Amino acid sequence: MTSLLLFDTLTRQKQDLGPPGQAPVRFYSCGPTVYNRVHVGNLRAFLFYDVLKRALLWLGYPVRHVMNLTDVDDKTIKGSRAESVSLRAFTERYTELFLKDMDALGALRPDVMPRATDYVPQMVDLVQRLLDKGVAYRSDDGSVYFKIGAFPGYGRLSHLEARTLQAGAGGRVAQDEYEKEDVQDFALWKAWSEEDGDVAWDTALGKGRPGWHLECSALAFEHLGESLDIHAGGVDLVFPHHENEIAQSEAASGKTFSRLWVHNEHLLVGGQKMAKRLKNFFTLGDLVQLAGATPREVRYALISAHYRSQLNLQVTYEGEGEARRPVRFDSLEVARGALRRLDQFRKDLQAKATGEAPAGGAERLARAKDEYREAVRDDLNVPRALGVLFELVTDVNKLGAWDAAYAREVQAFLDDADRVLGVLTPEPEALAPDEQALFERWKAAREAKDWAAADEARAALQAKGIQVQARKGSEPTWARG
RNA sequence: GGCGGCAUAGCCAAGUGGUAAGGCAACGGAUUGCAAAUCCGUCAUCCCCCGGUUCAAAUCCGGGUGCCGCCUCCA
Repeated sequence: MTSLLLFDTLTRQKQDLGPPGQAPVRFYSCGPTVYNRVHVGNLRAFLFYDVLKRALLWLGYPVRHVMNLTDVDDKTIKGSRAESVSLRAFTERYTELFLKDMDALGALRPDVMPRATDYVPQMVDLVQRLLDKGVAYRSDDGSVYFKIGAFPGYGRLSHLEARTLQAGAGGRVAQDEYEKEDVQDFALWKAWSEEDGDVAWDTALGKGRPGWHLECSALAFEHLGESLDIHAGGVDLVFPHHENEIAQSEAASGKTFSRLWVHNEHLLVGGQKMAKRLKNFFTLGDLVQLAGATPREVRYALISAHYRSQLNLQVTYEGEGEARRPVRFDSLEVARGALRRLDQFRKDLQAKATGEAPAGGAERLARAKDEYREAVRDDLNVPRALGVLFELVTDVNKLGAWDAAYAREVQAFLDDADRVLGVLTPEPEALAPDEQALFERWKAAREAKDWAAADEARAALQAKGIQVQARKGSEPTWARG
Protein backbone atom coordinates (compact mmCIF):
# COMPACT_ATOMS: atom_id res chain seq x y z
CA MET A 1 0.00 0.00 0.00
CA THR A 2 1.28 3.37 -0.84
CA SER A 3 -1.65 5.60 -0.01
CA LEU A 4 -1.29 7.94 2.94
CA LEU A 5 -3.49 7.72 6.02
CA LEU A 6 -4.09 10.98 7.84
CA PHE A 7 -6.07 11.72 10.96
CA ASP A 8 -8.85 14.05 9.88
CA THR A 9 -10.03 16.54 12.48
CA LEU A 10 -13.50 16.73 10.98
CA THR A 11 -14.32 13.03 11.16
CA ARG A 12 -11.86 12.25 13.93
CA GLN A 13 -10.66 9.23 12.10
CA LYS A 14 -7.73 8.27 9.99
CA GLN A 15 -8.75 8.79 6.40
CA ASP A 16 -7.15 7.24 3.37
CA LEU A 17 -6.01 9.88 0.93
CA GLY A 18 -6.33 7.34 -1.85
CA PRO A 19 -3.60 6.15 -4.21
CA PRO A 20 -1.41 8.73 -5.92
CA GLY A 21 -2.79 9.93 -9.23
CA GLN A 22 -1.81 12.32 -11.96
CA ALA A 23 -3.43 15.36 -10.41
CA PRO A 24 -1.41 17.13 -7.72
CA VAL A 25 -2.59 16.91 -4.13
CA ARG A 26 -3.98 20.34 -3.38
CA PHE A 27 -2.30 21.17 -0.10
CA TYR A 28 -2.84 24.38 1.83
CA SER A 29 -1.13 25.21 5.10
CA CYS A 30 -1.62 28.26 7.28
CA GLY A 31 1.55 30.31 7.31
CA PRO A 32 2.93 32.85 9.75
CA THR A 33 1.84 36.34 10.57
CA VAL A 34 5.00 38.21 9.71
CA TYR A 35 5.25 40.68 12.57
CA ASN A 36 7.98 39.05 14.63
CA ARG A 37 10.61 36.35 14.63
CA VAL A 38 8.82 33.01 14.58
CA HIS A 39 9.38 30.92 17.71
CA VAL A 40 10.14 27.23 17.98
CA GLY A 41 6.47 26.44 18.51
CA ASN A 42 5.65 28.03 15.18
CA LEU A 43 8.56 26.19 13.65
CA ARG A 44 7.20 22.88 14.80
CA ALA A 45 4.06 23.54 12.80
CA PHE A 46 5.96 24.56 9.70
CA LEU A 47 8.18 21.50 9.95
CA PHE A 48 5.07 19.36 10.28
CA TYR A 49 3.84 20.79 6.99
CA ASP A 50 7.25 20.08 5.54
CA VAL A 51 7.32 16.46 6.64
CA LEU A 52 3.78 15.97 5.41
CA LYS A 53 4.66 17.38 2.02
CA ARG A 54 7.86 15.33 1.84
CA ALA A 55 5.92 12.19 2.76
CA LEU A 56 3.41 12.86 0.00
CA LEU A 57 6.15 13.31 -2.56
CA TRP A 58 8.01 10.26 -1.29
CA LEU A 59 4.89 8.14 -1.58
CA GLY A 60 4.51 9.24 -5.15
CA TYR A 61 1.91 11.98 -4.97
CA PRO A 62 2.40 15.05 -7.09
CA VAL A 63 1.83 17.99 -4.74
CA ARG A 64 0.90 21.61 -5.10
CA HIS A 65 1.62 23.32 -1.79
CA VAL A 66 0.37 26.78 -0.95
CA MET A 67 1.23 28.58 2.26
CA ASN A 68 0.07 32.11 2.94
CA LEU A 69 1.92 34.93 4.61
CA THR A 70 -0.37 37.07 6.74
CA ASP A 71 0.94 40.56 6.21
CA VAL A 72 -2.00 42.63 7.39
CA ASP A 73 -3.68 42.34 10.77
CA ASP A 74 -3.69 44.20 14.09
CA LYS A 75 -0.17 43.12 15.01
CA THR A 76 1.52 43.98 11.73
CA ILE A 77 -0.22 47.34 11.62
CA LYS A 78 0.70 48.11 15.19
CA GLY A 79 4.31 47.05 14.66
CA SER A 80 4.82 49.05 11.49
CA ARG A 81 3.25 52.15 12.97
CA ALA A 82 5.38 51.90 16.08
CA GLU A 83 8.45 52.03 13.87
CA SER A 84 7.01 54.49 11.39
CA VAL A 85 7.80 52.24 8.47
CA SER A 86 5.45 51.07 5.76
CA LEU A 87 3.47 47.93 6.37
CA ARG A 88 5.19 46.33 3.41
CA ALA A 89 8.69 47.16 4.59
CA PHE A 90 7.87 45.92 8.06
CA THR A 91 6.38 42.61 6.96
CA GLU A 92 9.05 42.10 4.32
CA ARG A 93 11.69 42.13 7.02
CA TYR A 94 10.04 39.38 9.03
CA THR A 95 9.20 37.41 5.93
CA GLU A 96 12.88 37.26 5.08
CA LEU A 97 13.83 36.21 8.59
CA PHE A 98 11.16 33.54 8.48
CA LEU A 99 12.42 32.16 5.19
CA LYS A 100 15.95 32.18 6.50
CA ASP A 101 14.91 30.04 9.47
CA MET A 102 12.99 27.67 7.26
CA ASP A 103 15.91 27.26 4.87
CA ALA A 104 18.25 26.63 7.78
CA LEU A 105 15.90 23.92 9.02
CA GLY A 106 15.81 22.26 5.64
CA ALA A 107 12.16 22.91 4.89
CA LEU A 108 11.19 22.68 1.25
CA ARG A 109 9.78 25.92 -0.07
CA PRO A 110 6.05 25.86 -0.81
CA ASP A 111 5.15 26.12 -4.48
CA VAL A 112 3.39 29.40 -3.80
CA MET A 113 3.69 31.73 -0.80
CA PRO A 114 1.13 34.42 -1.42
CA ARG A 115 0.99 37.57 0.69
CA ALA A 116 -2.51 38.51 1.73
CA THR A 117 -2.13 42.12 0.63
CA ASP A 118 -1.42 41.06 -2.93
CA TYR A 119 -4.91 39.60 -3.17
CA VAL A 120 -7.22 42.30 -1.94
CA PRO A 121 -9.33 42.29 -5.13
CA GLN A 122 -9.90 38.54 -4.82
CA MET A 123 -10.89 38.94 -1.20
CA VAL A 124 -13.29 41.73 -2.05
CA ASP A 125 -14.87 39.52 -4.71
CA LEU A 126 -15.33 36.75 -2.21
CA VAL A 127 -17.02 39.09 0.25
CA GLN A 128 -19.25 40.31 -2.55
CA ARG A 129 -20.31 36.75 -3.35
CA LEU A 130 -21.21 36.22 0.29
CA LEU A 131 -23.17 39.46 0.42
CA ASP A 132 -25.01 38.45 -2.76
CA LYS A 133 -25.95 35.13 -1.22
CA GLY A 134 -27.27 36.85 1.85
CA VAL A 135 -24.91 35.12 4.29
CA ALA A 136 -23.03 38.33 5.07
CA TYR A 137 -24.16 41.78 6.07
CA ARG A 138 -22.84 45.28 6.52
CA SER A 139 -22.76 46.92 9.89
CA ASP A 140 -23.31 50.62 10.50
CA ASP A 141 -19.62 51.41 10.41
CA GLY A 142 -19.14 49.79 7.00
CA SER A 143 -17.60 46.52 8.14
CA VAL A 144 -18.91 43.29 6.70
CA TYR A 145 -19.63 40.26 8.85
CA PHE A 146 -20.37 36.65 8.08
CA LYS A 147 -23.68 35.52 9.51
CA ILE A 148 -22.91 32.16 11.02
CA GLY A 149 -26.58 31.53 11.67
CA ALA A 150 -26.92 31.23 7.90
CA PHE A 151 -24.43 28.36 7.74
CA PRO A 152 -25.96 25.21 9.24
CA GLY A 153 -22.73 23.25 9.50
CA TYR A 154 -21.02 25.81 11.72
CA GLY A 155 -19.13 24.13 14.55
CA ARG A 156 -18.68 20.75 12.87
CA LEU A 157 -14.92 20.90 12.67
CA SER A 158 -14.35 21.95 16.27
CA HIS A 159 -17.29 19.88 17.49
CA LEU A 160 -18.70 22.84 19.26
CA GLU A 161 -22.40 23.25 18.96
CA ALA A 162 -22.85 26.82 17.84
CA ARG A 163 -25.22 27.68 20.61
CA THR A 164 -23.03 26.31 23.38
CA LEU A 165 -20.27 28.74 22.55
CA GLN A 166 -20.02 31.04 25.48
CA ALA A 167 -19.80 34.54 24.20
CA GLY A 168 -16.76 36.35 25.40
CA ALA A 169 -15.56 33.52 27.57
CA GLY A 170 -12.04 34.52 26.75
CA GLY A 171 -12.74 37.98 28.09
CA ARG A 172 -11.56 39.49 24.85
CA VAL A 173 -14.68 40.80 23.20
CA ALA A 174 -13.79 44.00 21.44
CA GLN A 175 -15.66 47.16 22.08
CA ASP A 176 -17.04 47.32 18.58
CA GLU A 177 -18.74 43.97 18.93
CA TYR A 178 -22.13 45.62 19.24
CA GLU A 179 -21.89 46.18 15.49
CA LYS A 180 -22.55 42.50 14.98
CA GLU A 181 -25.96 40.89 14.90
CA ASP A 182 -24.61 37.92 16.78
CA VAL A 183 -21.46 37.83 18.88
CA GLN A 184 -20.25 34.79 16.99
CA ASP A 185 -20.37 36.45 13.60
CA PHE A 186 -16.92 37.25 12.34
CA ALA A 187 -15.48 40.08 10.29
CA LEU A 188 -14.90 39.54 6.59
CA TRP A 189 -14.03 43.15 5.97
CA LYS A 190 -13.02 45.73 8.54
CA ALA A 191 -13.92 49.33 7.92
CA TRP A 192 -10.99 51.72 8.32
CA SER A 193 -10.45 53.10 11.80
CA GLU A 194 -8.04 55.57 13.32
CA GLU A 195 -5.65 52.88 14.56
CA ASP A 196 -5.15 51.59 11.02
CA GLY A 197 -3.25 54.73 10.02
CA ASP A 198 -2.51 54.63 6.32
CA VAL A 199 -3.21 50.93 6.03
CA ALA A 200 -6.38 50.83 3.97
CA TRP A 201 -7.71 49.84 0.58
CA ASP A 202 -10.38 51.75 -1.27
CA THR A 203 -12.63 49.12 -2.71
CA ALA A 204 -16.21 48.47 -3.71
CA LEU A 205 -16.75 47.54 -0.09
CA GLY A 206 -15.50 50.92 1.04
CA LYS A 207 -12.27 51.95 2.71
CA GLY A 208 -10.87 49.28 4.97
CA ARG A 209 -8.93 46.04 5.15
CA PRO A 210 -9.68 42.34 4.91
CA GLY A 211 -10.47 40.21 7.94
CA TRP A 212 -7.98 37.54 8.87
CA HIS A 213 -10.04 34.44 8.11
CA LEU A 214 -10.88 35.69 4.65
CA GLU A 215 -7.38 35.54 3.25
CA CYS A 216 -6.95 31.81 3.48
CA SER A 217 -10.15 31.11 1.59
CA ALA A 218 -9.37 33.67 -1.09
CA LEU A 219 -5.78 32.52 -1.52
CA ALA A 220 -6.75 28.87 -1.60
CA PHE A 221 -9.43 29.55 -4.19
CA GLU A 222 -6.98 31.52 -6.28
CA HIS A 223 -4.16 29.01 -6.25
CA LEU A 224 -5.82 25.65 -5.65
CA GLY A 225 -9.45 26.06 -6.59
CA GLU A 226 -12.55 25.85 -4.44
CA SER A 227 -11.88 22.34 -3.13
CA LEU A 228 -8.66 21.30 -1.42
CA ASP A 229 -7.37 17.86 -0.60
CA ILE A 230 -5.51 18.71 2.60
CA HIS A 231 -5.67 21.78 4.80
CA ALA A 232 -3.17 21.94 7.65
CA GLY A 233 -2.61 24.13 10.67
CA GLY A 234 -1.93 24.17 14.39
CA VAL A 235 -4.60 22.97 16.81
CA ASP A 236 -5.26 26.49 17.98
CA LEU A 237 -6.58 27.28 14.52
CA VAL A 238 -9.34 24.68 14.61
CA PHE A 239 -11.57 27.24 16.23
CA PRO A 240 -12.37 29.79 15.10
CA HIS A 241 -10.04 30.21 12.14
CA HIS A 242 -10.68 27.01 10.26
CA GLU A 243 -14.30 26.85 11.29
CA ASN A 244 -14.72 30.28 9.77
CA GLU A 245 -12.79 29.35 6.65
CA ILE A 246 -15.14 26.45 6.09
CA ALA A 247 -18.20 28.61 6.63
CA GLN A 248 -17.20 31.38 4.24
CA SER A 249 -15.70 29.07 1.62
CA GLU A 250 -18.52 26.60 1.47
CA ALA A 251 -21.21 29.26 1.70
CA ALA A 252 -19.65 30.93 -1.32
CA SER A 253 -18.83 27.91 -3.45
CA GLY A 254 -21.37 25.34 -2.39
CA LYS A 255 -18.52 22.79 -2.42
CA THR A 256 -16.64 20.97 0.29
CA PHE A 257 -13.70 23.23 1.11
CA SER A 258 -11.23 20.54 2.07
CA ARG A 259 -11.35 16.74 2.05
CA LEU A 260 -9.01 16.45 5.00
CA TRP A 261 -8.17 18.72 7.90
CA VAL A 262 -4.96 18.01 9.77
CA HIS A 263 -3.71 19.79 12.86
CA ASN A 264 -0.47 19.60 14.77
CA GLU A 265 -0.35 19.77 18.54
CA HIS A 266 1.57 22.42 20.37
CA LEU A 267 5.10 22.46 21.59
CA LEU A 268 5.65 22.80 25.32
CA VAL A 269 8.92 24.03 26.73
CA GLY A 270 9.89 22.60 30.09
CA GLY A 271 6.41 21.12 30.37
CA GLN A 272 4.71 24.48 30.05
CA LYS A 273 3.19 26.54 27.31
CA MET A 274 5.70 29.00 25.96
CA ALA A 275 5.48 32.46 27.44
CA LYS A 276 8.02 35.23 27.70
CA ARG A 277 7.15 35.56 31.38
CA LEU A 278 8.24 31.97 31.98
CA LYS A 279 11.49 32.51 30.12
CA ASN A 280 10.78 29.55 27.93
CA PHE A 281 10.11 31.44 24.75
CA PHE A 282 12.73 30.70 22.12
CA THR A 283 13.43 31.35 18.49
CA LEU A 284 15.68 29.22 16.33
CA GLY A 285 18.40 31.81 16.82
CA ASP A 286 18.02 31.57 20.59
CA LEU A 287 18.53 27.83 20.54
CA VAL A 288 21.54 28.10 18.29
CA GLN A 289 23.10 30.68 20.57
CA LEU A 290 22.05 29.48 24.01
CA ALA A 291 22.28 25.76 23.41
CA GLY A 292 24.98 25.73 20.78
CA ALA A 293 22.59 23.64 18.72
CA THR A 294 22.75 23.27 14.99
CA PRO A 295 19.57 23.85 12.98
CA ARG A 296 19.72 20.19 12.06
CA GLU A 297 19.53 19.21 15.73
CA VAL A 298 16.59 21.54 16.22
CA ARG A 299 14.85 20.00 13.25
CA TYR A 300 15.39 16.53 14.68
CA ALA A 301 14.03 17.59 18.06
CA LEU A 302 10.96 19.22 16.54
CA ILE A 303 9.96 16.36 14.25
CA SER A 304 10.86 13.44 16.50
CA ALA A 305 7.55 13.32 18.38
CA HIS A 306 4.30 12.47 16.65
CA TYR A 307 2.72 15.61 15.21
CA ARG A 308 -0.56 15.01 17.04
CA SER A 309 1.09 14.78 20.45
CA GLN A 310 2.25 17.68 22.47
CA LEU A 311 6.00 17.77 22.22
CA ASN A 312 7.91 18.66 25.33
CA LEU A 313 11.15 20.44 24.67
CA GLN A 314 12.87 19.61 27.94
CA VAL A 315 14.94 22.40 29.43
CA THR A 316 16.84 22.47 32.70
CA TYR A 317 16.81 25.81 34.47
CA GLU A 318 18.80 27.34 37.24
CA GLY A 319 17.63 30.08 39.53
CA GLU A 320 14.20 31.38 40.35
CA GLY A 321 12.10 34.26 39.17
CA GLU A 322 14.06 36.96 37.43
CA ALA A 323 17.31 35.07 37.75
CA ARG A 324 15.90 31.97 36.16
CA ARG A 325 17.76 30.96 33.06
CA PRO A 326 18.12 27.85 30.93
CA VAL A 327 21.32 25.97 31.54
CA ARG A 328 20.71 22.84 29.50
CA PHE A 329 18.45 21.98 26.59
CA ASP A 330 18.03 18.28 27.26
CA SER A 331 15.98 17.61 24.14
CA LEU A 332 18.64 19.09 21.93
CA GLU A 333 21.31 16.97 23.57
CA VAL A 334 19.19 13.93 22.87
CA ALA A 335 18.95 15.03 19.25
CA ARG A 336 22.68 15.50 19.10
CA GLY A 337 23.35 12.04 20.48
CA ALA A 338 20.85 10.39 18.17
CA LEU A 339 22.23 12.14 15.10
CA ARG A 340 25.76 11.28 16.12
CA ARG A 341 24.80 7.61 16.16
CA LEU A 342 23.24 7.84 12.71
CA ASP A 343 26.18 9.78 11.30
CA GLN A 344 28.63 7.31 12.76
CA PHE A 345 26.72 4.48 11.18
CA ARG A 346 27.03 6.12 7.77
CA LYS A 347 30.77 6.42 8.21
CA ASP A 348 31.01 2.82 9.34
CA LEU A 349 29.13 1.68 6.28
CA GLN A 350 32.10 2.81 4.26
CA ALA A 351 34.82 2.02 6.76
CA LYS A 352 33.67 -1.52 7.48
CA ALA A 353 32.96 -2.50 3.90
CA THR A 354 35.90 -4.84 4.04
CA GLY A 355 34.14 -8.20 4.20
CA GLU A 356 31.75 -10.27 2.20
CA ALA A 357 28.06 -10.01 1.51
CA PRO A 358 26.54 -10.57 4.97
CA ALA A 359 24.23 -13.51 5.57
CA GLY A 360 20.71 -12.28 6.14
CA GLY A 361 21.70 -8.71 5.43
CA ALA A 362 19.43 -8.30 2.45
CA GLU A 363 16.42 -9.64 4.30
CA ARG A 364 17.07 -7.36 7.25
CA LEU A 365 17.27 -4.34 4.99
CA ALA A 366 14.11 -5.30 3.15
CA ARG A 367 12.27 -5.54 6.45
CA ALA A 368 13.43 -2.10 7.47
CA LYS A 369 12.21 -0.68 4.20
CA ASP A 370 8.78 -2.19 4.70
CA GLU A 371 8.50 -1.05 8.28
CA TYR A 372 9.70 2.42 7.47
CA ARG A 373 7.18 2.83 4.69
CA GLU A 374 4.38 1.60 6.89
CA ALA A 375 5.31 4.04 9.66
CA VAL A 376 5.35 7.00 7.28
CA ARG A 377 2.18 5.94 5.57
CA ASP A 378 0.28 5.51 8.82
CA ASP A 379 -0.43 9.10 9.77
CA LEU A 380 3.21 10.19 9.65
CA ASN A 381 4.49 8.15 12.55
CA VAL A 382 7.92 9.73 12.63
CA PRO A 383 8.88 8.37 16.07
CA ARG A 384 8.22 4.87 14.82
CA ALA A 385 10.07 5.55 11.57
CA LEU A 386 13.11 6.68 13.53
CA GLY A 387 12.83 3.58 15.67
CA VAL A 388 12.95 1.46 12.51
CA LEU A 389 16.17 3.17 11.48
CA PHE A 390 17.83 2.71 14.85
CA GLU A 391 16.86 -0.94 14.96
CA LEU A 392 18.47 -1.38 11.57
CA VAL A 393 21.61 0.39 12.73
CA THR A 394 22.00 -1.97 15.67
CA ASP A 395 21.37 -5.07 13.59
CA VAL A 396 23.71 -4.11 10.78
CA ASN A 397 26.42 -3.22 13.29
CA LYS A 398 26.08 -6.70 14.70
CA LEU A 399 27.01 -8.11 11.31
CA GLY A 400 30.51 -6.84 12.01
CA ALA A 401 31.57 -6.30 8.44
CA TRP A 402 30.07 -6.40 4.96
CA ASP A 403 30.92 -5.79 1.36
CA ALA A 404 30.82 -2.57 -0.61
CA ALA A 405 27.63 -3.52 -2.41
CA TYR A 406 25.77 -3.99 0.85
CA ALA A 407 27.11 -0.70 2.16
CA ARG A 408 25.76 1.00 -0.93
CA GLU A 409 22.33 -0.58 -0.56
CA VAL A 410 21.99 0.46 3.06
CA GLN A 411 23.29 3.90 2.21
CA ALA A 412 20.74 4.20 -0.57
CA PHE A 413 17.96 3.30 1.84
CA LEU A 414 19.04 5.97 4.29
CA ASP A 415 19.19 8.52 1.52
CA ASP A 416 15.73 7.52 0.40
CA ALA A 417 14.35 7.59 3.93
CA ASP A 418 15.78 11.04 4.36
CA ARG A 419 13.59 12.38 1.59
CA VAL A 420 10.87 12.29 4.25
CA LEU A 421 12.78 13.31 7.37
CA GLY A 422 15.30 15.71 5.91
CA VAL A 423 17.59 15.20 8.84
CA LEU A 424 19.75 12.13 8.23
CA THR A 425 22.25 13.63 5.88
CA PRO A 426 25.10 15.28 7.75
CA GLU A 427 25.92 18.79 6.72
CA PRO A 428 28.59 18.38 4.09
CA GLU A 429 31.83 18.83 5.88
CA ALA A 430 35.39 18.61 4.80
CA LEU A 431 38.74 19.15 6.34
CA ALA A 432 40.57 22.31 5.49
CA PRO A 433 43.95 21.68 3.83
CA ASP A 434 45.89 22.25 7.05
CA GLU A 435 43.50 19.99 8.94
CA GLN A 436 43.81 17.32 6.29
CA ALA A 437 47.58 17.53 6.62
CA LEU A 438 47.37 17.03 10.38
CA PHE A 439 45.03 14.09 9.89
CA GLU A 440 47.48 12.49 7.43
CA ARG A 441 50.38 13.14 9.80
CA TRP A 442 48.47 11.49 12.65
CA LYS A 443 47.73 8.40 10.53
CA ALA A 444 51.33 8.16 9.34
CA ALA A 445 52.69 8.53 12.86
CA ARG A 446 50.40 5.74 14.06
CA GLU A 447 51.62 3.53 11.23
CA ALA A 448 55.15 4.22 12.31
CA LYS A 449 54.18 3.76 15.97
CA ASP A 450 55.62 7.16 16.68
CA TRP A 451 53.22 7.81 19.53
CA ALA A 452 54.62 11.15 20.52
CA ALA A 453 54.07 12.53 17.02
CA ALA A 454 50.63 10.90 16.85
CA ASP A 455 49.57 12.47 20.12
CA GLU A 456 50.79 15.82 18.97
CA ALA A 457 48.86 15.69 15.70
CA ARG A 458 45.77 14.45 17.49
CA ALA A 459 45.95 17.22 20.05
CA ALA A 460 46.29 19.78 17.28
CA LEU A 461 43.18 18.40 15.58
CA GLN A 462 41.26 18.37 18.84
CA ALA A 463 42.18 21.99 19.35
CA LYS A 464 40.37 22.63 16.08
CA GLY A 465 37.33 20.71 17.30
CA ILE A 466 38.07 17.56 15.36
CA GLN A 467 37.90 14.12 16.97
CA VAL A 468 39.75 11.28 15.37
CA GLN A 469 38.97 7.63 15.71
CA ALA A 470 41.14 4.61 15.21
CA ARG A 471 39.64 1.16 15.27
CA LYS A 472 40.85 -2.25 14.27
CA GLY A 473 39.37 -3.52 11.05
CA SER A 474 38.39 -0.19 9.61
CA GLU A 475 39.87 2.99 8.28
CA PRO A 476 40.62 5.80 10.74
CA THR A 477 37.95 8.48 10.63
CA TRP A 478 37.34 11.96 11.97
CA ALA A 479 34.37 13.99 13.10
CA ARG A 480 33.75 17.52 14.18
CA GLY A 481 32.32 18.31 17.59
C1' G B 1 -19.23 27.08 33.19
C1' G B 2 -18.90 24.34 28.12
C1' C B 3 -15.90 21.24 24.77
C1' G B 4 -11.61 18.28 23.80
C1' G B 5 -6.84 15.85 24.51
C1' C B 6 -3.15 13.44 27.39
C1' A B 7 -1.13 10.49 31.68
C1' U B 8 4.21 4.55 29.47
C1' A B 9 11.44 3.68 32.99
C1' G B 10 15.88 9.40 35.55
C1' C B 11 14.45 12.39 30.82
C1' C B 12 12.22 12.26 25.71
C1' A B 13 8.88 8.94 23.23
C1' A B 14 6.18 4.70 19.94
C1' G B 15 2.63 1.05 20.84
C1' U B 16 -4.91 1.44 21.11
C1' G B 17 -7.20 -6.25 22.61
C1' G B 18 -2.57 -10.90 22.49
C1' U B 19 1.23 -10.36 26.47
C1' A B 20 6.02 -3.19 26.79
C1' A B 21 9.74 -0.06 19.89
C1' G B 22 13.43 3.52 19.80
C1' G B 23 16.67 7.70 21.53
C1' C B 24 19.39 10.26 25.63
C1' A B 25 21.44 9.24 30.39
C1' A B 26 23.37 5.25 33.63
C1' C B 27 25.92 0.64 34.38
C1' G B 28 28.83 -3.78 32.42
C1' G B 29 31.86 -5.67 28.41
C1' A B 30 34.66 -5.36 23.70
C1' U B 31 37.99 -2.47 21.08
C1' U B 32 42.25 0.94 21.71
C1' G B 33 49.72 2.35 22.27
C1' C B 34 47.04 5.61 25.93
C1' A B 35 42.70 8.42 25.61
C1' A B 36 38.42 9.94 23.40
C1' A B 37 35.08 8.25 20.27
C1' U B 38 32.81 3.85 18.62
C1' C B 39 30.41 -1.00 18.94
C1' C B 40 27.80 -4.82 21.85
C1' G B 41 25.01 -5.94 26.24
C1' U B 42 21.99 -4.68 30.68
C1' C B 43 18.24 -1.35 32.17
C1' A B 44 9.51 -0.92 33.00
C1' U B 45 6.81 -8.55 35.50
C1' C B 46 4.76 -3.60 33.91
C1' C B 47 2.15 1.19 31.33
C1' C B 48 -1.54 7.56 37.11
C1' C B 49 -5.30 5.17 40.85
C1' C B 50 -9.88 2.08 41.79
C1' G B 51 -13.52 -1.04 39.79
C1' G B 52 -15.59 -3.72 35.38
C1' U B 53 -15.80 -6.46 30.40
C1' U B 54 -12.73 -10.47 28.15
C1' C B 55 -9.56 -16.76 27.52
C1' A B 56 -6.45 -12.29 27.18
C1' A B 57 -6.14 -4.89 28.37
C1' A B 58 -1.01 -0.17 28.66
C1' U B 59 -4.75 -0.76 24.92
C1' C B 60 -12.25 -1.38 25.73
C1' C B 61 -16.12 0.51 29.62
C1' G B 62 -17.34 3.28 34.41
C1' G B 63 -15.48 6.31 38.43
C1' G B 64 -11.41 9.18 40.52
C1' U B 65 -6.75 12.16 40.49
C1' G B 66 -3.30 15.17 37.82
C1' C B 67 -1.61 17.93 33.53
C1' C B 68 -2.50 20.48 28.83
C1' G B 69 -5.46 22.93 25.14
C1' C B 70 -9.75 25.58 22.91
C1' C B 71 -14.24 28.71 23.94
C1' U B 72 -13.24 35.31 18.34
C1' C B 73 -8.04 36.84 15.19
C1' C B 74 -2.07 32.43 19.16
C1' A B 75 1.33 27.11 15.07
